[in-house]
Amino acid sequence: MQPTSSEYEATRAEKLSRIEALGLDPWGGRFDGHMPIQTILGLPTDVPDDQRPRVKAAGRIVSRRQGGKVHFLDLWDWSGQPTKRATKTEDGSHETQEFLDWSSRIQVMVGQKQVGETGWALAQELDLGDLLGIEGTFGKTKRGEPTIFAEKLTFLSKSLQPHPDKWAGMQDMEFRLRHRYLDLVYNPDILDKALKRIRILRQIRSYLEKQGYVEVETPTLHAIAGGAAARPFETHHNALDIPLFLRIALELHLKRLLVGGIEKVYEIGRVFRNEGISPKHNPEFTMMELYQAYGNYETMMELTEGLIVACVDCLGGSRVIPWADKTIDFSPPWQRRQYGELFQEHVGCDMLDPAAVKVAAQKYHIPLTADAGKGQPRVEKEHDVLVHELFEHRVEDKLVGPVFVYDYPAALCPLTKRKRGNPAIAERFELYVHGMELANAYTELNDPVTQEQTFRKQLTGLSEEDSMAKMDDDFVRALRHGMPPAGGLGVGIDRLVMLLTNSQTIRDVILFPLLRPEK
RNA sequence: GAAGGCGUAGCUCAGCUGGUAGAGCAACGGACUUUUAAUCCGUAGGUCCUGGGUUCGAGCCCCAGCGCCUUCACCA
Repeated sequence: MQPTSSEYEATRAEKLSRIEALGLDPWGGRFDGHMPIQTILGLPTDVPDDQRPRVKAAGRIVSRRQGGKVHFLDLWDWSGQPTKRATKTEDGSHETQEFLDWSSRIQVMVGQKQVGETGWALAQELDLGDLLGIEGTFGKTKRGEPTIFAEKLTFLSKSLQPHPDKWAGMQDMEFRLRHRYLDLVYNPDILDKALKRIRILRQIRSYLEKQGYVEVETPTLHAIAGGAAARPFETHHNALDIPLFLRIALELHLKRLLVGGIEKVYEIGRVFRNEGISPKHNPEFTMMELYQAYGNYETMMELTEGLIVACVDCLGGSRVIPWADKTIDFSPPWQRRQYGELFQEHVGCDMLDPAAVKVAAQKYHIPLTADAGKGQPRVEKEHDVLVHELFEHRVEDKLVGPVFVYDYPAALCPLTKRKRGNPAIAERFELYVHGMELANAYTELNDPVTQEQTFRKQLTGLSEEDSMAKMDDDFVRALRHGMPPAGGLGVGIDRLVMLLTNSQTIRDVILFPLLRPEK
């Protein structure tokens, strides 16, 4: 897909040489002192024409209306500002909300007499998509449109490729993904979400810093890809001649840092999972993992709630935010529900009763056996595997949330401490919002002997890649030197940004999601 | 990995029962000094995703392939 219309390219190339012939640089240069378009739009316009403020702007030409001796251009830049807008609430009344409204357009009037001979000659060569600097005065036209009345044009860069339709824009998803730089200009939503994402990350860092957490960086290349149940990407180090894996989680290194005395530690980083691609999954995504010495999963619940509410607030809107055709109410406190209690409610039996769970699995058509691989006979699934499949099938999509679901079946959580007095239950919670898992937290296992056993235990009914049973001797050795009891938290940043920006696909919040290469 | 949908001009999309390839915007030439998707006159623009097949004749029907989207599976 390399659309090179020779006609379009030829005419634009001709214009480029005509711009050069005017003595101008078609690729521009330093252009100082221009104001954000948003700022210009905020200037007063109710002044006499001879007292209009002088302004200077730079941006992309996204629309054009030409007359004989006067042209109108729309100039685009990214200069959004928080703006207040009235929104209708459900009962019909109005309330004022602050929005981040990135990207601005302003009209520019280019008159033959005002811009001089060269300026007017340049104006004849302008195309949609070109970058242009404008100096002039700011006021309103007779029709009342805020407008820069140009006095000097500075050519800043030529677009040799035609840009999308100024009216219909870009619709084709593949075209948008493969031309994200255009998508950012012509679908303002994407720029808005990208900048909100950065704002959320900044908020997480400042919130955690205030709480005394330290941000660290740990290796991306792992000899053993542990800490989660996922298939890794494989690679190879030439000098050492060893296989390596891209990390699938941050966990095991951060816990080593707990042993090393960094009591409140977190990392925000890219992890890589060699799994399928879907509206909720990209092979590389951003994870925040955090550990706090001498805490437990309840500590993490309190932290999670405060942290995410701070993220909601940093976008400047209400705590009740839209999600598809629904809303999410992030006002604390959030619901806390026990896993077993929800299981009882929606599946209709005790999750600790193996016979009852089997009956329920049959009732909801969940197979009792699993494929053990090519040529192998099918094997009976572990009790806790069945329980969780039932939970996913019957409970997950009923969790509107935000709701903390806590106390998980122990076998599913090999890096988690068991509940005191109840070895079948692990001290873990997941935060659900509209059936989506937003955060995952544990009271971390710091007993090296139990850790080694759970590493070695392969859950029947799960394939090896799907299991967390990957022995990591170096990690166990670290635990043997004494890791403080701790609470740990993981947050999928992409999912969080999706929820806070009303994005139903992860590709709206990742600027360059993985695509199959063209041809 | 499975099923379904889509792929036509630079962009957004029509295209009837199989019978000469269409529109809007964009582009090119011309008119116009206050336009708002400017207007008016004129011109040009196509590997109908690719490759086979059926047919007198295929954008349309059949087969295979490629890419994207949706749902499902794995996963966060």
